[in-house]
Amino acid sequence: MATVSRVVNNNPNVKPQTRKKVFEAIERLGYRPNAVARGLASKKTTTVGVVIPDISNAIFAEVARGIEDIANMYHYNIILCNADKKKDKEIRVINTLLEKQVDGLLFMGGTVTEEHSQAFKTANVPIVLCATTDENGEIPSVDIDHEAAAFDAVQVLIKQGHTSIGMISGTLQDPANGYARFQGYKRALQTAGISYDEELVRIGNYRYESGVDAMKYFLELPKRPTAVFSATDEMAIGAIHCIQDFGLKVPEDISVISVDNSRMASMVRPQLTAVAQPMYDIGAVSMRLLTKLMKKETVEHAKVVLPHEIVTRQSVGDK
Amino acid sequence: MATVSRVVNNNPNVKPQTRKKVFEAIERLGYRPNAVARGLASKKTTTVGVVIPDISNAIFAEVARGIEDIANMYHYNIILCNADKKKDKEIRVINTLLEKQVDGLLFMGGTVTEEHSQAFKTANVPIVLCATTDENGEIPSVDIDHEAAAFDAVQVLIKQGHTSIGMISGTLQDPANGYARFQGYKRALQTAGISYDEELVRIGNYRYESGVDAMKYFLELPKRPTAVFSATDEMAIGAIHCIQDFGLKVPEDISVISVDNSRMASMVRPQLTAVAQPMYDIGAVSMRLLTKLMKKETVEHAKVVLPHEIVTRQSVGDK
DNA sequence: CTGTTAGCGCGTTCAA
DNA sequence: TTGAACGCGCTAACAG
Repeated sequence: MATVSRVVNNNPNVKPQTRKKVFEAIERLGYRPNAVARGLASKKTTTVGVVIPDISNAIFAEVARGIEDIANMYHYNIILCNADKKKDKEIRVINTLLEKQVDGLLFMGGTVTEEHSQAFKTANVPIVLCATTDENGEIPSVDIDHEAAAFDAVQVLIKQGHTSIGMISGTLQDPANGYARFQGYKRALQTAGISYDEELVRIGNYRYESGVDAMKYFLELPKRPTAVFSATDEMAIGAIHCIQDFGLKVPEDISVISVDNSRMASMVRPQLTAVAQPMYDIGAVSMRLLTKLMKKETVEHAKVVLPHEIVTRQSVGDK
Repeated sequence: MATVSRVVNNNPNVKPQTRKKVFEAIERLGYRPNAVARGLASKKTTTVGVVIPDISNAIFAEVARGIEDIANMYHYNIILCNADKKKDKEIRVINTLLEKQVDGLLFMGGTVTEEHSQAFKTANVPIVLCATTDENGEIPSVDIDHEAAAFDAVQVLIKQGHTSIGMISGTLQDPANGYARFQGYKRALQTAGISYDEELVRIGNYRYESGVDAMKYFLELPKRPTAVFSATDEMAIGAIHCIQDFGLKVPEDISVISVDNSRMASMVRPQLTAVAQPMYDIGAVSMRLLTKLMKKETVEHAKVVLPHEIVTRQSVGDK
């Protein structure tokens, strides 16, 4: 009984011969250890829960891959739970995961509200925010500086001589992908001495169609922008197609830049110039951070900000 | 103790007043039921495991959404496990899921090898194949008829007068997306009296880049095809861009059609004409089937074939 | 190095 | 309608 447990758990205190016999019996009986019983007895499940806000978003897929690789490396299982961009579902999923006694939690991409913080507080396992942050900075997190990324993107446009720059933003309620990127846009304009015109900002929902719609609005403006900054790749691609459908050319007539640099950025013509966020790394680093937390190691920086970079392709040109 | 259990599990045999008191205590103490202990005691976890072959594939994301909706409806939790298109990882994930005592298993999209069947056999929980099938048809499954879907796609091309039709196929080792679709292509040619030319078939890996590469090959052929059938949307988009980069036009110079009709099909210019597989439904129906199996209900058709349909957009034209 | 014992936190009898 | 006792399959601590 106990010896079998030792064998299964690779405890060295077993005579090799006995170990062999046990393995044979396991094979013969088709024995499969019961992780549920094990979890109950050991109070550890060696699994971490990952809540993913939107499974159909390519960004998160890449982040998840980073998470997985590191999780495997440290012999954790991960269970992915999709929350479908709905806050109540996020909360539900977090609680389910906690009930399942995961050893740690990775919360990916969503907005961290008061309600989230509340749910996190009642958890007695470590939690890491992944590709997002909380406003008061209490929860460990791994993310890029969205404000700076947006700033840099708009700077690219400004350096090319553009002064009439539209923005397709995500919802301003979203502090990371939404609000912070919008702030970066504003700061870039301000730094360049360009006055902010709210006519040139449209709110989208991160999806292709909303990029199309926003661009359509810009194109119908009496004096339309000569460049557009999109908060995400997908909306940027929508914008590019909208411009082309309108009979104009990118980047000759209108330049487009975005933040993300997902796989999609190369899957459009002209290929999209974008500020890249290191998605795989965000996943990997956050999982690594979580393993440390789970082992109760002390971590110096519980708030990791990863660098971003500009990937130049063909969607940006001179004014 | 036992009464709390009854309250938490909605057992009617509790005096309303007691129930209320228990709920209050739960609230006050911040009690969270331990799903692990519950699972051990009840021998049910009310969770089903879903193995997803490639989390970055848009198709599977949509299928997963169908699975989830139905799972929620029947109060099952789902835990997603990505297998990264690697067979050994699939097997590993299946075993992990089984150790975790899931009540059922959904195996999505991958090829079902002998090794898989073996792992499935040792499971004593029901399994449903989702967006794939096993060759000997022993395991319940929900899928489309890939051969017929491919046949129909090629027919569209033939009806437009094309006789020189290239195919960008997936690996022929993959019985569903690969081999079956290839067979459908061949049968369509044969039915139309067009002789099969293996020069006109390239094997890709379902990804954008491989679509580009395959098309590049076709374009350099002494007599290049006037139409191309791609096994997936993503490769088709690669093909379209390759054609355009070459200075040719779709569909004027070369027509392109594919099978899938993912969200991406509309995210390209010209928009992609494709045979649509009902991804959401595949997920939903397979989950529904699994719930029946888990409740040990008898099911008439354990082998469900869902219909596909042609979605006409702008990527196909006359010869 | 191996076996024995006592829980882990719950659901499920059975009596009360 | 409630509570007491048992056991789910395993790990942990201890004794041998």
